[in-house]
Amino acid sequence: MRLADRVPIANRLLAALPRAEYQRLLANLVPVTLTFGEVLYEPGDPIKYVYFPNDSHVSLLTQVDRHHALEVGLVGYEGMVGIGLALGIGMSSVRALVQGTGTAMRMKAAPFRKEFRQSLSLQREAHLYTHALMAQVAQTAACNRFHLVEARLVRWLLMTRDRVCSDHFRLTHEFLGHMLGVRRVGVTKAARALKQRKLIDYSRGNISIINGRGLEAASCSCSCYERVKRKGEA
Amino acid sequence: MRLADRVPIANRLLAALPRAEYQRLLANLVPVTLTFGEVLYEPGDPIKYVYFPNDSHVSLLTQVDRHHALEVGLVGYEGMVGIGLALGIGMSSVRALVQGTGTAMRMKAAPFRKEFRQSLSLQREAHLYTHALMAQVAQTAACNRFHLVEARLVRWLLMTRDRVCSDHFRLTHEFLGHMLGVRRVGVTKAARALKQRKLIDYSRGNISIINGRGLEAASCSCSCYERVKRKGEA
DNA sequence: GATGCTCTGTGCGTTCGCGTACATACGGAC
DNA sequence: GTCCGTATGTACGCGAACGCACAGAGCATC
Repeated sequence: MRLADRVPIANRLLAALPRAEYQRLLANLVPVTLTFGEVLYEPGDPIKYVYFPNDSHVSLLTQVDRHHALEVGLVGYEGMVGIGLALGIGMSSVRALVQGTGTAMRMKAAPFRKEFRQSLSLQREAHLYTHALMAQVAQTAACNRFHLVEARLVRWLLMTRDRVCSDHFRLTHEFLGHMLGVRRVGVTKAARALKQRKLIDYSRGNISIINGRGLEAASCSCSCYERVKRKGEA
Repeated sequence: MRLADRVPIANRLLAALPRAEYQRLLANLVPVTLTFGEVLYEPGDPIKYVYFPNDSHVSLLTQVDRHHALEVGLVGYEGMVGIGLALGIGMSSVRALVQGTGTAMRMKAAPFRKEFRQSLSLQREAHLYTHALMAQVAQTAACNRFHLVEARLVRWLLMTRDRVCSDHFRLTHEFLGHMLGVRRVGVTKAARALKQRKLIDYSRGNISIINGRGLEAASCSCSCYERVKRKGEA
């Protein structure tokens, strides 16, 4: 399958809504550009906006101490950022960091709450996604515990590919290290091994997936990647 | 006098409901005894019942492969098991394993769904708890990544203490190893160090917390324990 | 083409936890 | 008491990842 065939033009969670409700929501949705490195929330911040990514994607990070953070979830066009609001919580418990520059639909917290109360479809979609996200976080936890850096790196690359819908994206080893909770050197070592096996290529922050099938095979043996993906699609 | 009236209902989630709604729920709640080792759901199982633990508590485990599983959450009197139903999902994504023998209030899925639709309070409480659980899972993920076995063991002991409301409980090193995702020997080593520091004592599966304050100090430096605890109480 | 910055490669010694194997100690059943 | 199963203690070699330090390589700017 060619990449072009599965490029989404809009957020799937929104797209799943009935036409009428979607139209009503649209009145409050503002398209915005999320740029790499932007922090949407810090832990403890009030959730002022919810975001429905289109071709952008956002990392959810748990801060451990001053030096260590860890990605626990990745949100793209299949979900929303600010899920707490759908659970009646006005505060974020994680850091939300824009990972891939792109567009998203943004909505203020107050109108979202109002629409959410009225729209059963929106409730349903948001709750389904909450469940999928929870499964993702749980799987990530186990994956981080048991799998080698290389396998986790592969999983991360595959998840990112799914969200940017491209085999090419920009990411330095340093940055990947922060996401995976390992040293930059650890990423370099793992990445170089993958490069030598001709699964990926990279240079100065430009990463290309050469052999996607090969990568999937090199991902966690428990197929952490597969599991989370299926959950998201279910 | 019905059986339900004789069992002390200590579950906080139920206790937080308005009296009228609580009474209505009670008609469908059945007190049951959960015994150590009992599996309430396997991943993929339909959720036939939801459980509101009183003095029992239940581990949520992610299975990685045939040999490895990892606890990602712990549910006691502060929450409920089967949170998926509150999100409109009829299937569990984790294994729910009874960790501490005790009582719980059980309800069939169908009436729960019905009550859930009607009771805004129940919705609210369940969603608040969902959020707290999610924060717990995320914190656990980070904790498992960065902290030494000893610190994680301490956290686990403290969390268990909070749920059984006692400084004594039964747990073998073998079992703790499965929860923490480490070898039994790793637990023995960590436990012995704690014993020598007179923070805990144990023998053949009987664990006692001697110095709770000292333990809290020995827990994860990021105070994973503290954070999750506060979230649950908020 | 020289300078400077960022990104990537490599090489230490160290620590943690793994897998395995075997030794001891406790406690109930007979 | 003796036996036996389970729980706990100890040892050894190994590999992964750590922290640290520095060397090269690509790219932009002047």
